[in-house]
Amino acid sequence: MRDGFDRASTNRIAAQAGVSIGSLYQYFPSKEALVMAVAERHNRDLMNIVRRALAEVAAAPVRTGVRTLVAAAITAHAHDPALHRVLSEQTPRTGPLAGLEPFNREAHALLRAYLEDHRDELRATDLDLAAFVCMTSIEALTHTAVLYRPDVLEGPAREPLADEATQLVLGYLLPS
Amino acid sequence: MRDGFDRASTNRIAAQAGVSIGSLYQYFPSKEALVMAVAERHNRDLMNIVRRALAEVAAAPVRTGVRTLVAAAITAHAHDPALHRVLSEQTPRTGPLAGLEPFNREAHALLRAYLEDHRDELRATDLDLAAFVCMTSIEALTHTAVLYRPDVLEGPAREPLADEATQLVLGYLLPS
Amino acid sequence: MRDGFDRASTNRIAAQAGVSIGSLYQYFPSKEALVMAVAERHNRDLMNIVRRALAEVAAAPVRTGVRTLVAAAITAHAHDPALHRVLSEQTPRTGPLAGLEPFNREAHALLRAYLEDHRDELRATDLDLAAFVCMTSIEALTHTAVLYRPDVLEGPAREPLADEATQLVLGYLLPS
Amino acid sequence: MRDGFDRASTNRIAAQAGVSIGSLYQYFPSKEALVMAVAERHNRDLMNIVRRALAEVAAAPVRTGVRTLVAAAITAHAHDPALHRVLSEQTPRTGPLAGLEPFNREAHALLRAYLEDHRDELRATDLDLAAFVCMTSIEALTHTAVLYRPDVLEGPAREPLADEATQLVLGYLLPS
DNA sequence: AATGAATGAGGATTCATTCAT
DNA sequence: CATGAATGAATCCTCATTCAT
Repeated sequence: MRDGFDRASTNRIAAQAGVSIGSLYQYFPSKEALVMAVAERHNRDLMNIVRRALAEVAAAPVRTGVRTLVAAAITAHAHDPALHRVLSEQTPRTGPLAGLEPFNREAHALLRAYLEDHRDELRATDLDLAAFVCMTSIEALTHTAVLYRPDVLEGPAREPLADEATQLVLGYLLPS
Repeated sequence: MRDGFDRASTNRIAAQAGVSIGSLYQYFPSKEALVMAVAERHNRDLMNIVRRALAEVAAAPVRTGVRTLVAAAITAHAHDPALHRVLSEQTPRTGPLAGLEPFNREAHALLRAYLEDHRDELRATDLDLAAFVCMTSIEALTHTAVLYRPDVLEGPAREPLADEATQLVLGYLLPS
Repeated sequence: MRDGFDRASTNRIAAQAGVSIGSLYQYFPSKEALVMAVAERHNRDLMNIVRRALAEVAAAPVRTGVRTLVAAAITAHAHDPALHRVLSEQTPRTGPLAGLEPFNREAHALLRAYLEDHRDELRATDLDLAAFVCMTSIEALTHTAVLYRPDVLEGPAREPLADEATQLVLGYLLPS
Repeated sequence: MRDGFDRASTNRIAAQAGVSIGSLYQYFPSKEALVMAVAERHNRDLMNIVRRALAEVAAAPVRTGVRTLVAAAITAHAHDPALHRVLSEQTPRTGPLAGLEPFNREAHALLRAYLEDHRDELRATDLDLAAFVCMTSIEALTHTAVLYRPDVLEGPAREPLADEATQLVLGYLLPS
């Protein structure tokens, strides 16, 4: 129970950030607000990566586009993994901080839009469900890799994971 | 920060369990040990479900076996979802409590063994990686469903999720 | 701003009382509740003195009874003057702690009842108002004496104050 | 504990006053000094009312003069009752702020002087004590009325209080 | 063995005060 | 002079843990 954000008392956070608690509370009305702000900033960063990738891929066929999206997901998770770990492990998903899942909601909506634009290439019919499955799978694979196999996210070892994830999603989306 | 296990003070836990904190500390040397024990018990339950499913499926071909395994995963996650949620959200994965991932390790090993037994039906060659991909995907889909769409886990609505997960894994494992 | 109860931090109170703050919070849910409890106890003590005096005097004529009541008021204020001082100076009369004035309300009611029982001895007609005037005057004289002239409350010096207060009230209540 | 001046942080006071705390501290060396200044200003206002009334009444006999003095006391207490309330409730009478009672001291001195000038009309001999009794009683009656019965201080309802207070004091001062 | 009162370190938050701009 | 961001001591309160009964 004494790790991550729990281990992060406001006083410690302030000290680490090189400011006094007083100053911290000048900018954030409560610890919750502070955590929220950090998490939102992180999510904004991630969403930027995802959005850029989807824009870049918009006109590309699913067969090649997915590869790029998977790469973007890996890049996103590789961005400040320590923070990502702490946030994903310690941020309550119930209570006032649950407001963080909007991130996933937007990503889901964007992906579904992409799939709808490429509906004729796909096997699936329920694109909402399909987007959910793809999002969740890619997210889980890259996320788990970040947490337990940081090695696969840098250097050449990064390829196998990307390959498998792409394989997985394409096998699911495309008609056999 | 004030939810789940954080909100569960030892005194509250003891009261809820109908024993005195004194007694609690007679059995568990610390709060961490207590949480650990609860988590391990929960994981043992889950592993029993998974083990049984894999045993049942051992001789079945992948094409039909996966379906059963997915069903087992859903059943496992549907077992005490409240506890599952709390544990997955609040249990630190770093620090002394990280000892929980052995669970995943065993499940991973069992699945890999199954895949190896059915190697000739499969496309993939790196079965270790393949097991990781399958485990992670199924886990994520059922887990996310438990957390955010408890509805899809009961009643007929349960089928679509199982269908999609099966699709996903088979499309990945089998040669096209 | 740094005196009396303000100067009394919960930790200091606990230390002074020879218990740990933990223990304090086992009995009182908040600082407010603690202050409230102390104040109520004090008021109960005071009311006992007042009640006893009024009972004792019930059958006595106003001319002699008032003298006894004044003495009781002095006795009441002389009971733990330090606490009385702190409470009267620091207890907010607005907010949740305002609940303390019921004390005065009861004293007022008792006095009015006494006056009504002796209506024929009195000049005044509005006995409610008369009770208010007597209560307030006696209270103020003894209270102020406690705060600024603790000397007049002990020893022979105590008499002049009692004499004057009695004089004041009798001159007001009795027909000239 | 969170009311009145306690709830008035220096920053809040400064904001309300439309200046920066910096400026506040240019004029007042500490919060205490600031509160002191406000209280002194208020007391000066009150003393002006009292002084004027005593001057006006100097030549008048006690029998009619007291009535005017009581009216002045009521007027004084009715002047900014909100501020009066806060000051009387929150200003410590011990410690560095105790300097406020000089106000009462002056009023007491003035009243005693008046009584001495009219010594032959009076019953009492210890005029110092008599002044104390009158001051305290009138103050208490008007003060309590301000705090708990603001209604009696405006409109025709104001008369009963003034009548009773006058009665009380005259009955005490004059020979029966 | 069971109890639960007692402990006190630690955490979130406020606010009087300072000082660089 | 005026400003207001920065400071950090001090406050109220929680909770894991101990120990006398």
